Amino acid sequence: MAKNISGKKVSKRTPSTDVARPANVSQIDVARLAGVSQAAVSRVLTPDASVSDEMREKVLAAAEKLGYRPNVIARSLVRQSTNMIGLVVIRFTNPFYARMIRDFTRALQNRGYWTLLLNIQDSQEVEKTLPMALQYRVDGIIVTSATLSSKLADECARLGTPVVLFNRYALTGNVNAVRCDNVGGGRLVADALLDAGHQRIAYIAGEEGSSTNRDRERGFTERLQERGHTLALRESGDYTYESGYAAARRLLQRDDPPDAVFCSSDLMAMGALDLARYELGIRAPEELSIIGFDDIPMAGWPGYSLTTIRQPVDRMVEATIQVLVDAIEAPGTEAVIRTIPPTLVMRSSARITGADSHS
Amino acid sequence: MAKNISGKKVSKRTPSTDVARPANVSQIDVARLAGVSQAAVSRVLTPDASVSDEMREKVLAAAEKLGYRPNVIARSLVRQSTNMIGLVVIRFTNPFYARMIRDFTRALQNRGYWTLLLNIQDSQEVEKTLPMALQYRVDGIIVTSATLSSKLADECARLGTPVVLFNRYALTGNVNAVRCDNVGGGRLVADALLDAGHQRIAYIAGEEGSSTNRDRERGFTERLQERGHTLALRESGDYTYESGYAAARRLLQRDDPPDAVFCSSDLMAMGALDLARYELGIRAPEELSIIGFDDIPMAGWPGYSLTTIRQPVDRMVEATIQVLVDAIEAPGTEAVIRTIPPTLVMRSSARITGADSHS
DNA sequence: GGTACAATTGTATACGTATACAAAACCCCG
DNA sequence: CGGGGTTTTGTATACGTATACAATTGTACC
Repeated sequence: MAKNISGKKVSKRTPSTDVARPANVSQIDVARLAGVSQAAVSRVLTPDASVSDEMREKVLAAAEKLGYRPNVIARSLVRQSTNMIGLVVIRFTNPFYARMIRDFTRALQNRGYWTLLLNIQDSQEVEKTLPMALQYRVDGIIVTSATLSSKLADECARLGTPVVLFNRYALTGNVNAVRCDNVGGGRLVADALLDAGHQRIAYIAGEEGSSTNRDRERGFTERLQERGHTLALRESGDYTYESGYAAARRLLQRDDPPDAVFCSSDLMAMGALDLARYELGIRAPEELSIIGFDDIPMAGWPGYSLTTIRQPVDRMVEATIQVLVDAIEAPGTEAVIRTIPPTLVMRSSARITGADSHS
Repeated sequence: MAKNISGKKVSKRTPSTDVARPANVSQIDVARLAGVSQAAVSRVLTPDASVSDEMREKVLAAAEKLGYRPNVIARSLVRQSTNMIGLVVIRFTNPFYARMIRDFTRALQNRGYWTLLLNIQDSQEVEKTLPMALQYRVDGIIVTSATLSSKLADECARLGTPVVLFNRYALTGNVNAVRCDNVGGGRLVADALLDAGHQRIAYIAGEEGSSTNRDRERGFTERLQERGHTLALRESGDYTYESGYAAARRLLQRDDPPDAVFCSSDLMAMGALDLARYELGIRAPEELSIIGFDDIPMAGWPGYSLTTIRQPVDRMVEATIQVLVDAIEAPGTEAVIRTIPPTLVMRSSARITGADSHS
């Protein structure tokens, strides 16, 4: 096989006669042109390595001339780190998640990480999809709105790939999590509605079995009971506008309709609001109070002006990334569950008072 | 250095004494346990390779026992293909794009590709961000709502990485593109409004300089002129709800307000609609016709019931992936520009007739 | 049993980069 | 001008997998 001046083997795929397509330029090609070793080229491109100015110039000139671009895949193999983060996402088109994805990719890019986006239809699919991210040797994984089986958590731990659950948490299994205080959010709503004197209070559940829904409902009903009231009516949906619309119809067409409805998501609250006013002619907040959860951008639009519980997405995203990066940099530390408090945003879809007496 | 029974070098990083953390299990470890060569392990895991049943059993058993997971990064290096597609996205939180991202990731996953998501804030950033995707040696790139400089297009071509522009196109540079017929969409709106007898017609532009906006406006005004009319008023926004709201205020507070407004996106149309009804008390469609573009899910909600031009996202996504996959499988073929026709969706934000006489 | 051929397996190498180690070059100072 | 120390450079190897080629085994048939 041909050898170059430094005695290295010459790659077969770029014979020197082939001028037509200088396709995959590698460090070896750059090294040959500059008359130095491949290792030298690598060092020039490594931030903190020691190289003479002369060497740097020679190599950079050659690299420029050949249009060299480092191959991150090869670098990942030897560095044992891809600089990619797996982001497992469900319920994509909900504006709450859309914003979350935007914020995640942005914040990760700012820290030098790239996002491998994995789409799942329902939370069971995590079991099949997440292993794919592991095969790509991502440096960390963020899982939104789903939990891990202990088998999966074990495998991640074994590979040393840290995982942070976003908007879910598991008390077993030692998995990191960042979440909103959904119980507290539910309690805020209960207090606000009771303070304003509502009598027949209803709840529209999000996806049954999701921990977010369970926690919101629990905080809500617990607080109602603590104050001597009870949940009058309950319907359930799946977090979508359409499901809120349908659930509201079942609630409001009864002989004994509620005077307040707490919906487990903003989209469902908007559906409920639209059903009330456009289909039944019920005005909010005069005849009916409706409160949502999330505070998506549209909740602030004049057409809805939705009173809701704000999940501080930016803080949650920031916290998630912080936990993940910490776990990447200091492997083997104890799992962390960080809880971000939500706030009540008062607009005009619910008749509630300004004072928050019960904190 | 230690050798195993088959004479291969034994990896240093997993000394046989280290039972505590069987972290990175490689084919070499599996091979050793099964008493075969590493190549044999590779072949067992390669779909169409030739292996005896006995070998397959031995290897799979060993792999199972050790919890072996293939390293896709290493595979990518030798196969010269990562099975990743770079998706460059802008204006993330617009529901049109949110749905697009969901559909892309889903469709790509179904074909065995994974999505590397790159977030850009404005279209200039493509120049810096796309090269990152190239460094990860993605098998193809989808760029939404931005074009490539010829330098960048050349570099992609040189590396053999096919690119498809989504919702943009370039007549120069031989780059693939899939887009909606925005000119045709603008013409549809002009015809619908003129047929219904509107007299003072206005346009609210999206991001100036974006080709989508330019084409929609061009089709719209061209058709108005062909039929002896002219665009009475023009304002501009940036595709967001807020900008539509603000632009509509400038239009409708004039002494000579329009009787119809065509907005270059649904979000802007919703902003305009909300401003009209909630701030100025102008009813649509009775006093003012408003037409949007995109047909995002919310456009169909009873609160808006927006008459709009539908961009068939699913067909556009499908076409984009088809073009991309074709380009990956048959490199070096001519670039393709595929144009998908939009349709007029008649709801109740505009006073227009049912017949589409001018097709 | 031997030959021709097919199926299977092992050996060696490639993919492109980073880095431990050794060799070389350079520098400073007596 | 030589010796100790510091940079700089080259050599060799590793990361984990796929695959060309050669070697081996198995099969069928005369």
